[in-house]
Amino acid sequence: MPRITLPDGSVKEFDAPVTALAVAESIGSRLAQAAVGAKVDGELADLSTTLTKDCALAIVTPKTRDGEADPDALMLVRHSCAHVMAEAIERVVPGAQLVYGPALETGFYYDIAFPEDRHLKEGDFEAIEKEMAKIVKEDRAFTRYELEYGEGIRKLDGEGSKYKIDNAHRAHEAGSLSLTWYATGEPGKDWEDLCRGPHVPNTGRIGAFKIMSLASSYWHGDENSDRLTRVYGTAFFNKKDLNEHLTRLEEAKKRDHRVLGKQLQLFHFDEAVGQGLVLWTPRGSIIRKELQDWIGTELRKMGYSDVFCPHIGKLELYKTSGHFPYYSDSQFTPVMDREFIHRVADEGCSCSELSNQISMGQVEGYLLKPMNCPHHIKIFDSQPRSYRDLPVRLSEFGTVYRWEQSGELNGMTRVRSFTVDDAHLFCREDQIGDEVRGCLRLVKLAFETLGLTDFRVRVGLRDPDSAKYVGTAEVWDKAERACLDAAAELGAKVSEEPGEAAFYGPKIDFIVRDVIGREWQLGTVQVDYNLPERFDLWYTGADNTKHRPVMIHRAPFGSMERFIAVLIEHFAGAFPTWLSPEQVRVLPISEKSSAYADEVHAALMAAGVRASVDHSNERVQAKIKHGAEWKIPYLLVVGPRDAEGGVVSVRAFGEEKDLGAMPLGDFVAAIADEISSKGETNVRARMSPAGAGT
RNA sequence: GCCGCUGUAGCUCAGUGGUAGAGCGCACCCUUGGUAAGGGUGAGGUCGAGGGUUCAAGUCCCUCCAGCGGCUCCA
Repeated sequence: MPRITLPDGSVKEFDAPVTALAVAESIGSRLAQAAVGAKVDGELADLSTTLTKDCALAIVTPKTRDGEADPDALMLVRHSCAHVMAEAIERVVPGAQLVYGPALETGFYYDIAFPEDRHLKEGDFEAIEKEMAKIVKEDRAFTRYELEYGEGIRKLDGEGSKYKIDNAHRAHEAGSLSLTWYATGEPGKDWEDLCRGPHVPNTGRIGAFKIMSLASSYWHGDENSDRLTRVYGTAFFNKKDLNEHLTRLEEAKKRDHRVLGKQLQLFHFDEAVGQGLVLWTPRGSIIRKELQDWIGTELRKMGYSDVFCPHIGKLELYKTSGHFPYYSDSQFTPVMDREFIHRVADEGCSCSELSNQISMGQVEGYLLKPMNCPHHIKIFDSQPRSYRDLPVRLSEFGTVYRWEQSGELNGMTRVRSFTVDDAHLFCREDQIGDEVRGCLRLVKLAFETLGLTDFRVRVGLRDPDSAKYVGTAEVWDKAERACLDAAAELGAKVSEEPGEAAFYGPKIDFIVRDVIGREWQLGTVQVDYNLPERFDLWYTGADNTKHRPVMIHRAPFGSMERFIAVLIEHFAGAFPTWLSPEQVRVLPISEKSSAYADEVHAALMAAGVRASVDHSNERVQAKIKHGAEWKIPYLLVVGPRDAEGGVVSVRAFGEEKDLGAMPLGDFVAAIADEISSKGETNVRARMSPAGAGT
């Protein structure tokens, strides 16, 4: 006699076990018609689930009460569509073996092992989608049935798919006593798949779908295991939602920093230079330089000292730091010492022996620096330090080199040479809290100034059960506390991640999501007990004995390359005036106003504003369109009327209409303020009646 | 690194074995135009590189390079 509690708190009682669908029907026929699944005690389930005991039940429909798409319903339709796609693929490519096909936040995928002589191609999508459409049209019911584990395994053994058998084993290991199948239609007659479910009731509920892309994956994510083909798709309850989704993807693509970087001429990659090596073009360099100058100023206010270091250092240095040869796979090959090369040549050492020696660290020479810390450590260590000198804060926009795998390179977010807004703080243990807090203060200031709010903070703590960590438990406790407290002050989403600390200390990472939904780690703050030990760093304490300092590595933005990539997407290429490569463009209405345009231009340049004149032989309409394409913050239309009155007609980016005319001197003053205040004040405010003349 | 896809003018792309195309951009000419594309003319390509098949290759095959989507990795 199940008592069913509904989301509104009401309770329905039934005399006998009842399906979720029947409960929906008892509430209303329209609900039952719309229903695609159920949530039983918070667990997503089939609509056909029989409820035998008291439970909380929510009927899942495509839209929630507020008319928003229901994420649970989307999971159901996508998982179901994965089955439909799998069936279609098996029809199109006989011999394809299904491996694993889950729903995702934005769609679904199915990992499939294809016969060696028949790989799936994008050209197959059309045929597959056609088959899928047939299956959807047939409106077959997803029918669940269950077999006792041993019986289920016998069935799978008969079918001979090692992947399915593996899935069954895993389910068993996870504690499942039985195995479930879903037939798309009638068991034993129609297509079926070993599957936990749940699904929508019928294929007909899949209103719209699309196969998106192909990718590869490894079985169990193990690169030594079978290579599988991952087919990505997405599904919705109706065509409109699918189209909106596709439009969103298009919009996101327009914000993609790789697209905008090319279009706005911010950076360039050149085959002749090398993969993953960024060339900063003049426009992009302006953005980077503005950011660096600004951060640099803030750092000096916070008591940092600028240092400069070479891009290479002796291998021995990195052996001391532990970076070499341990991380040699992700470093550029060492720059060999001439003597060493000669000796190797004389000894007739083969390439493989040489590479062996490199990986063993038995080489002499120089390394392109994979990190800045060893150089900074040597600066710290260049003179004796007293406890009174601490903290010592050494900062540098230091360029580092890492041999990322070629498949990993990605625009400016993953490159082989990048510049870290790096600093290393050398402090006493009792100073860690203040120093970590200081690091985060800068991050907060920067993110707030730039309007970056969509980021999260991850605090990596030690795994209490592991002994791999350097330093005592009390010291760790204090450092972890300091990191957590400081992170909490940021006001962003903070997650504690035990076991994610580096072996040498706890860390704070800042993670930003890009327009395509990928997450990128930007900055990091890491407490380090290890390197001071390795380099035998010390300072003289108040007690006149040697003490070990603690190091803090911190790079609030991580790499300038990745940070600016995120900024490009964040601003969709329309940078705030202070960062914009071209802040103002003067648009003379005709050649007759050329001279006045030059005058305006000169006044702007004299005030340090980055400005240009569009002297092209176009009508002003076209000049405005081009100005908008370059996402220039202000366009000044100047014609005879303006020249006469000594004014400029102002157009701001993103505004459909112009803001009206203002005296040239006022505009220059207003934009200079906007730039120096980083947008706290702006030209528009000065043009409003309240702001006029002040 | 691995799998798949892609590579044609500065940019975006069309071109499935038979004399290389479009739009934008660029140059020049006309136009001197007041708020999101005025008109005309022209220049610009070893079709990513190398090899092969063929009477004939941008097009088919192989190798390499680069980009993209993933997987693995990310001190």
